Amino acid sequence: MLRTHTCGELRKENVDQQVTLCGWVDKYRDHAGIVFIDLRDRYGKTQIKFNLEDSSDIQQLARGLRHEDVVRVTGEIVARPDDMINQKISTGEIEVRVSKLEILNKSLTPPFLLDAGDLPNEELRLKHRVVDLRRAELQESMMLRHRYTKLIRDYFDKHGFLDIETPILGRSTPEGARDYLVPSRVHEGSFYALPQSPQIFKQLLMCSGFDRYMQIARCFRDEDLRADRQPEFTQIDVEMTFVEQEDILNVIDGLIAETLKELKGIDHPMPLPRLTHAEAMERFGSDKPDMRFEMELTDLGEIAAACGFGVFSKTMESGGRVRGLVAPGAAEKYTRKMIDGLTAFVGDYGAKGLAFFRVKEEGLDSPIAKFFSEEHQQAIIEKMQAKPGDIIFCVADKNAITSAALAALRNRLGSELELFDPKDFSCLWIVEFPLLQYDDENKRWVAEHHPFCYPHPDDIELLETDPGKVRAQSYDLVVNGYEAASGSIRIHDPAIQQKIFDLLEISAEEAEQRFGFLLEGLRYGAPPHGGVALGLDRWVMLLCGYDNIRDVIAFPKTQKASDLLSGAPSNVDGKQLKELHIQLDLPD
RNA sequence: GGCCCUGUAGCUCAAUUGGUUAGAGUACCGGACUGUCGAUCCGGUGGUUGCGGGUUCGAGUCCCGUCGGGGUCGCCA
Repeated sequence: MLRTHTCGELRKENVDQQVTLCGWVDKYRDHAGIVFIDLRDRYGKTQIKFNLEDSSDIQQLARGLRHEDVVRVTGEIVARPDDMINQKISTGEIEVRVSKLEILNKSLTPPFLLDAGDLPNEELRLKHRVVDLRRAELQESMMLRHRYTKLIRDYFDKHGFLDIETPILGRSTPEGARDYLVPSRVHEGSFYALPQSPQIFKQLLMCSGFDRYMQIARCFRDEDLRADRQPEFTQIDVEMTFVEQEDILNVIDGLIAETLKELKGIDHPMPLPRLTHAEAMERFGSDKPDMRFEMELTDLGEIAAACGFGVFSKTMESGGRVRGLVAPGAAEKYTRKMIDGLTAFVGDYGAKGLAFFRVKEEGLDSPIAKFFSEEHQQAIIEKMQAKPGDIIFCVADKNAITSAALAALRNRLGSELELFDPKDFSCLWIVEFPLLQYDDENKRWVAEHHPFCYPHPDDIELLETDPGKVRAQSYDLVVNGYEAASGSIRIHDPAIQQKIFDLLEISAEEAEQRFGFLLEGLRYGAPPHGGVALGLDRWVMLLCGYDNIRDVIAFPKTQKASDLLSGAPSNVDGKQLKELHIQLDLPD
């Protein structure tokens, strides 16, 4: 080793020891006669000092050190004078009096300083990710990510799960997300697809009798990015045999309890609460409600149908809904201009307008209050349980739009009105998702989750009569408004699987062609099984308290899916394309 | 594909209604300084205002296009 200690471990007890440290120059403070350097590595910072009287040559060399130079120093640990102790760092009681200095690598002037107040813009940080990753925040993200994956592996190992790898080069299954394709050189004109998830393979592993499987699996989806979505991301993939939904939820509850306890010191109430999909949609307008605050949606249909406000009554006549929520204490805070901003905001979710009422002692104050009689105003206040000083917001539209708009509004108001502590964790399961959803555009049923979900046993008959009402044995884990895990009990009966394919209008031949290897697996003694997958990146993001997953991924991609560090994706040599029999056909 | 925000010195930002030579802090370079820890003090270098057009006597500022970054809707079985 080039060093005897790290920059984070020396204490008062080490005084008088001779040590050798290696690290990066974090700060330098040159007083001519004495030079202080904060030496940094992953473990911390240690102040080293160069006295003129100790050695003028070494001191001279030290005066030339700059940010991010890599050095190796040898010297004696000395206690700092009492009034010179630095409380901010763990090694603040000591310093190293350097007798030997070796510059291992002189750095160019770095593109930005690591802790200079405001962060540089993200483009620059991504381009110089090597430097950016030295920042304490990102070092901590990576360390927490490591501790989390370690905890996960230990937890599942303890519970009898086997970590088994599945292929990265797989077969394209053109349902679902867009695939990333990899051309085959050997099979001219054929392509592999990178896995969107190991879904089918883990089911096959259950058919093979491995009983309990887990994998920390990289997944790829060629879809547009978001703050919490990267084109390649990591799932904690889990599958179990001879289980019911309850068993899977219990195993994951245990993991969540251990995670929050170990990594955040939080004792989350267990078992995690559960809400049906239908109830979540009705009370929160969302299948991933943030439960750190209340502010539930209220149905105002009855009053809306009877009132004199045309927008409301006509919406009711045409089969729509009028729903609202109460923003507590918002009447003072929100000016008319800000409310106009909220109106535009819900417009993004399809809402044609946003009705609002300021609640006063004597009734409702609003541009549209005149359309509501005294009794109707009181009825609204009572139904919404609003208090003077609140604002009532309402959306009148098709059910789905009232949900989407009010759910988004709820999240925004919750955050703006500071209705929750951002450090809180609130986890719950959403269960009984609909199995199918009708695609108006293509006039057909599509799987809500994926085509392998087992229908709810009580709803099997509805498959024939009313497919839209069929509930799935599926479940999502929601954490602070993020979908943090998702899973289901799978179909292990080829006949039911075929019935689902029929509903999805996937013909037997087509099913055989696309998913034949799964169906084949199901034919040779498939056990009942089910599983779940947790979004690792999102979990780490939440555990770190960040709102974007790029900060917990060492080398993330931009919104246009490029890697600013390496320059991927890039053009390739014509020879490579020729070997793969690929010709480019670019627009213009 | 749509909508919104954004791009000025290495970095973070400023620049009045469109008005003279585009400023400040920090970094960097030079100088002073033996107890700093965001060291301090003095001086200096540093700019094709992302790029390309246009309007104007005059554009960082207004208009059009384009590229990059971010947020979001659609999309993500």
